[in-house]
Amino acid sequence: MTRETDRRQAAEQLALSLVGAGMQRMGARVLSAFMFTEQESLTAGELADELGVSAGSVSGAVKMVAQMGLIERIHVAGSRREHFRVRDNAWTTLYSRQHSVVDDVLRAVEKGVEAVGPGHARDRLEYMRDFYTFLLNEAPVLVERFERQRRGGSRP
Amino acid sequence: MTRETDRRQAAEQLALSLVGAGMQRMGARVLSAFMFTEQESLTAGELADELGVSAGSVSGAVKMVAQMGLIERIHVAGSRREHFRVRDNAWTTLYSRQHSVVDDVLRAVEKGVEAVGPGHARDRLEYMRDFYTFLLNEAPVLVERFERQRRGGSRP
DNA sequence: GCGAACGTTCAGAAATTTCTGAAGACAGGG
DNA sequence: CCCTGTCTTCAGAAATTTCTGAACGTTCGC
Repeated sequence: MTRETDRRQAAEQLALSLVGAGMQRMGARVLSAFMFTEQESLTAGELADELGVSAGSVSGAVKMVAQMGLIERIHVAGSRREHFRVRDNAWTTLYSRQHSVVDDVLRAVEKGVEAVGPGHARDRLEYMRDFYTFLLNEAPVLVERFERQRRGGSRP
Repeated sequence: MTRETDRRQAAEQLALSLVGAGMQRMGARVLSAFMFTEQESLTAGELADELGVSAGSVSGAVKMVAQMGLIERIHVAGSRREHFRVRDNAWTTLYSRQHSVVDDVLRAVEKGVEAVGPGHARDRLEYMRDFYTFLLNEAPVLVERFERQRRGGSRP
């Protein structure tokens, strides 16, 4: 079944690129598996099979990805197992999360501006501060624009 | 000299937050040192002293940060040493770099869309693709808007 | 050209992250 | 209640990343 091989390969490729973007390895593989399954949801056991890793690894990775708000636990009648699926807004959520690290950087820079007297260092830090402030303000606007655009069709 | 201690501490804090944003440890420390020095530029030796690390570490970190386009080599008359300084556009450059990893993700997702037939997986992947495409288009616009705004004063 | 000052490279040590497997907790059916 | 299937936790193994120190280049003044 070469179709199936292709699918898995594409999933692994996506996982790799997410790792490149700063995600943990196993978290990325789990998230990617959720993206590529034809099922509505997956259990921890199914993930372990699909990825060929231990139950422990899956447990840790699922926990982390869930905490990031990228997947959610759902209840499936007649099944004792825990089912999970990607959330609709996973990608905008992920993007927003990256902006909480931007926020950390910004706070550090602001402390820096206070810690130095006038001079070269101050000038550099103020420039940096201005850019990061700008980013932090504009990012939510961007996400909202995407959502509105997608909701309302191509052009209202 | 408590002022000096404050400065170093603020520098280390900034480095830490940059690490949180995905930078290598030593690269972040080097970049932060450049931000916080009152001098116009620094040599590799000065960096090693300031950070208390080996010359080898500095060499590697400087090389990487320079390749990222965040610092530049400058020639100082009457000095045999290599001087470096942060580039003005370091932060917009760093932001743009992050969008080259977004580009990687997008390419992987597009391959994914091709690899699966119609169904749940396809739907999820298409949504993801649309968002990343949107991001990739809008990011440069954002940067340009920042630069124009900063250049031209608050409102021309 | 020689010597001194700097910078670079790289093999291996150290630290950190990641994964596993086994033991245990928990829920629900019988 | 106990048993079974499922998930979680965690100590330690494995893999990976990061740093160092010593050997080697390079450049410039003399």
